[in-house]
Amino acid sequence: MATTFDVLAEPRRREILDLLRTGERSVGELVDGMSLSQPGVSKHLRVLREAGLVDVRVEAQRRRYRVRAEPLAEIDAWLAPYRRFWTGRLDALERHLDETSRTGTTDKE
Amino acid sequence: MATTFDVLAEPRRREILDLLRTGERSVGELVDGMSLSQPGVSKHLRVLREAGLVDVRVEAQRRRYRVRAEPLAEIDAWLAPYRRFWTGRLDALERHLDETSRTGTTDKE
DNA sequence: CGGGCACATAACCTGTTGGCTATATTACGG
DNA sequence: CCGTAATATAGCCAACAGGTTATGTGCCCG
Repeated sequence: MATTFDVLAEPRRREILDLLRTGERSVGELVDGMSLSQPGVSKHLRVLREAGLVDVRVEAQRRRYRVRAEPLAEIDAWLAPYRRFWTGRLDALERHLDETSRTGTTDKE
Repeated sequence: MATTFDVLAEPRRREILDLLRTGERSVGELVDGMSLSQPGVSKHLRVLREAGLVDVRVEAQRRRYRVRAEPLAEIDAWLAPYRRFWTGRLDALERHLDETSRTGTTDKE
C-alpha cells in the first residue's frame, strides 16, 4: 500500500485534494472540475481512499468525498525535524551538536 | 524535472535526507549508511540535487552533500491550507463558508 | 420492474523509474 | 606520471503507474 508521499506525488491527486479542500464533492463534480476521464478520477480516488487521505459517504447513488486529515498531519510531522532549516534561528547548541555529531572519521581536512 | 513531491516519494531519498539532517556527508558515508550500491546512491543524489533538495560542496575528490531548505519549505507551504483540518478548532465562520461555498447544485438530498 | 445514472472495476498499453554492473572521470599521493 | 580512491554516467532490464475504453453493479424513477 502506497505511502502518503507516493499518493501526493501524483499531480491529479493533489488537484483532487485541492478541490475537496473547500468541502465535500461527488465524483461527478470532481470529473467536471478537472479534465480527466471518470474512471481516471475513480482510480485516483481509490488510491486516496486506501491511503486514508479521503473519506467517502455513500448517499443514494452518489458518493461524496472529503479530505481526511491524519495522513497530512503525518507529513507535517515528518517535516518537523527539517523545519529548523528554514525557520529563523535555532539554538546555537543544537546547531553545534549537528555539526559535530558524526565527527571522528576522515573529517579533519 | 521532478516535483519535490516526486522526489520525496522515494524511500531511499528520504533516507538520504534523514542521514543529511544531522550534517554534511560524503557519498561514501551515505553508501556505508544505507544498503544500496554506490551508483544507486549517486543516482538518487542527482535527483535530489536537481530538485534543489541538497547542495554539493566539492572538496578534493570528495563531494559533501547537505540539505537545502527551500523545497521543504514549499511543501510546508503547500500543507498550510490543509492544516486547519487537524489543528484544533477553526473559526466557525470559516467552516461555514467552506461548507456552503459550492452549494446550489444537487446538494439538498 | 425495466431503463438509465452515477460510480467502480477490468483489461490493456506505454512511459517512467529504480536497481544493477560496467565504465568514464578527476584528483591525489608517491 | 601512474595507480588508485571517490564519484558520476551509461546501458540494460523488470516492475509499476496512469491513461483509455469497455463493462459491471446498485439504486432511483416512471
